[in-house]
Amino acid sequence: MEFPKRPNFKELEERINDLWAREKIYKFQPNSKKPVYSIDTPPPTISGKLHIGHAFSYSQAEFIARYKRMRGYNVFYPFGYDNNGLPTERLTEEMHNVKAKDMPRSEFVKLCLETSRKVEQEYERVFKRMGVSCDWSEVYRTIEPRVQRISQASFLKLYKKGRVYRKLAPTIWCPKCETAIAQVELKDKELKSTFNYILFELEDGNKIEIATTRPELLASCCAIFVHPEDKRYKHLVGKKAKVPLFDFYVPIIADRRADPNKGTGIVMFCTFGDLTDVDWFYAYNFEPKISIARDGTMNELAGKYKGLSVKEAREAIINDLKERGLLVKQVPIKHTVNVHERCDTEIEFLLTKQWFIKYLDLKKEFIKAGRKIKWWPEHMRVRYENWVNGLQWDWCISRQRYFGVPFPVWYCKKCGKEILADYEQLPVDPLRDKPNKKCECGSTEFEPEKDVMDTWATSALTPLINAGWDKGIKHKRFKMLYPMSLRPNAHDIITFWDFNTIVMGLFHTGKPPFKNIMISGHGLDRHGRKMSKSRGNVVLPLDMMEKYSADALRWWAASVKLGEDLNFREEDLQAGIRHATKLWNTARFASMHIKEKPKKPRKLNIVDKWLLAELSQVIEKCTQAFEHYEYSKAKMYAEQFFWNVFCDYYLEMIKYRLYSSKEKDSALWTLYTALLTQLKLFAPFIPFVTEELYQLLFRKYEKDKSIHISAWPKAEKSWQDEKALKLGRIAMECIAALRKWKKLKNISLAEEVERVTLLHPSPKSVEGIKNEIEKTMRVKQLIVEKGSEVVAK
RNA sequence: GGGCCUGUAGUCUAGUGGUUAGGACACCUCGCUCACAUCGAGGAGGUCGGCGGUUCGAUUCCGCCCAGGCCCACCA
Repeated sequence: MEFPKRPNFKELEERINDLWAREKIYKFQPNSKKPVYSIDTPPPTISGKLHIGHAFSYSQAEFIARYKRMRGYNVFYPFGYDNNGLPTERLTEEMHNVKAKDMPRSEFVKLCLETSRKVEQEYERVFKRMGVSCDWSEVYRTIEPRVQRISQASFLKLYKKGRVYRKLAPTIWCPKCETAIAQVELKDKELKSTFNYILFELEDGNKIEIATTRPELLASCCAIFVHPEDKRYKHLVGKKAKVPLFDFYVPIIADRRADPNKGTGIVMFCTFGDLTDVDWFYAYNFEPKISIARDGTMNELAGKYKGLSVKEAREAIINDLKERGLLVKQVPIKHTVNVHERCDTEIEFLLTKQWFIKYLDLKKEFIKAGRKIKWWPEHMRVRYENWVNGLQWDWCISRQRYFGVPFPVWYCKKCGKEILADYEQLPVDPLRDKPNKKCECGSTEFEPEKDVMDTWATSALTPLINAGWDKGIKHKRFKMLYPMSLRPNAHDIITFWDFNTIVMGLFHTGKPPFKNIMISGHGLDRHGRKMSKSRGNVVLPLDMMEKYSADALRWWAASVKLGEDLNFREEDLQAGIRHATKLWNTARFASMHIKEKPKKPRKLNIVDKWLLAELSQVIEKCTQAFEHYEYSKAKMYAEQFFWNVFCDYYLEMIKYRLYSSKEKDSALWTLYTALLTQLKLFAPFIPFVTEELYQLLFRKYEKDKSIHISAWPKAEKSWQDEKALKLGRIAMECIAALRKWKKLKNISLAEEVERVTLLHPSPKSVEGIKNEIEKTMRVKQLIVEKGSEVVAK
């Protein structure tokens, strides 16, 4: 086959991608006898465009997949899309300029599905272009019927185990948009506000001073807190105080969450002013008093202030307090509040019924499960444990949204009882479907549950989804794939995705859902900031691959240690191009000499022995690195060997043998073997160019139809040769010294010199390799003597 | 405020209780030598964040501090 002088990366990457698809190189083999390596691919959120950060972390997991495949594993590497939930809703609203609450729900859901199908196709194009070696016939979507069935079945099972319950809980609510919102939709905003110092009367007539920014919530006051060690107020604990204007009594309680240094050190607890109030509500089981309605106006509980907006009520109440002499002072402050990121409205908390998964009693089990899993890098497990130890609430899994997995639940209109769907009915949409049976009370009238499940309640099931949990945990496929060998994801979702998945895995199988967790960092912009649309710093992987190549992008992604963030600078992509080009030229050089498969010679030249000894060390180091998910080290070892040993020295040293016939066989065989080995070491990182070179140069002599299913190199015992290693390294030193000397004397490297004396620490050992040094450096006679590094003519 | 991580030439980074701290980009000089000018050869550039401690010896181990990142908490 003709060997092109220059690579056309774009053309060859397209062609190689076709080859892989045609030959189904990455297809999982359910009937193979090879050991299985299963990967629980993170399903990217359908929220817009993929940026460099995605390319970065998906590449890193992908290196491992390719390595394991070459190690002889039957790699199960599915792909998924997380298109359930809020991000997809928002994208849909943006793209179609609609608002979910202004249109029929079914129509909105249809639009979301359409949107996500389109975006999925774009995503797939990008990942395929990157050479992500997933089995594209194993694709799931978190909104698809099969996954909905699994997610709902998970809910039913947990319900039957008593792990799921429903109770009143505060919900984040935007009074302007009149909708429940999720925590991710919040942003911080610094606002000016006023601390109002208000007098509360004790039963004995004494008065205490309380500072609050939200006097309009007086009607919602449930209790008053002081810090247990606050000497000023210890005597108050257990007493009662009268709420001004509304004249009802609330208890005074000691609690550590009351900060003695804030305001007066006495705080009123209302349902709900902020998140601390929510905390207290859970901790003390108070009867809530809600005085703000869904539209952000005051309700009946607020008495004469009913109908006023929160702001109007605040003013009115302050005025009334002033009139009665109950307002001591007002102090302006700046504080940060949570606002809805879309409309900048300060959020409120409403009390609604929510579904929870009960798991606080299992913290110890979660820690234990986390320790059964190998974390790479190891220290990432600490973050997991911190999270588990700090858990305070059960997991609220209901969301007042539209696009997501519905709860398989109805409520009896007559007696209010919860009716659950049968397994056979799943997936079910209670808004559309009816229960299979009557209520126990005989009624056939049902109210559907309108909420959808938290997206994490579904994505936490990906190992089960991938392993085919719906077919049963005794099924062959499930046993083959579960627990997953690897869960790869970035460090920001350890506490969400990894934690929740471990929870679900334990609930449903009693086992941790994976054996290894590989935590990658973030690909950031030049200045170390996350890429986002609003910042306008998004770099698209497709653009970069068009301009450079997929291999170049991957090479960049491999350049940082596992778990570390990496700033993206476009000029760094040159390194990948450079490396691929060098590899190309090396292969082209080899192709000029290799005309048939070289036979292993009976006796190897000392230089070839040295090269193989170096090579076997590199193989050993790369393999070790990969076994510890340290792809960046593997890349570095292979790269440094290739560039600084193989190209800079070895190739130069064997040239004269290749162009003559003296010991040519030994050089040819070593060249062939070393080059093929190095292509394999690089294959996980730059799969396209290594495949192209394999096809061009080696395919006709090797059995495997793709380098990516060929065997990972083995560090041959017979190659290890301490003596040759030492000799070769001295030779490198000698050559470097000669190069320096020629440069110093202004002699061209190509020019032959008569006689050089090289003073070297161990001249004897050089004898065996002298010939190579002479030819490489074009020296007629090389004399090596004991001494320092000086070179003379 | 808590936890974890990071801090090495202008930039990105490797690495180690012990000679001159390794590589890449950028920079300077020379060179189209038969794989490669998308290259090669050579060169300049570092108080290994700061301060203490352990040690014969610390960039490496320990403590404190400073700076940056991430997650969590706080934001009455």
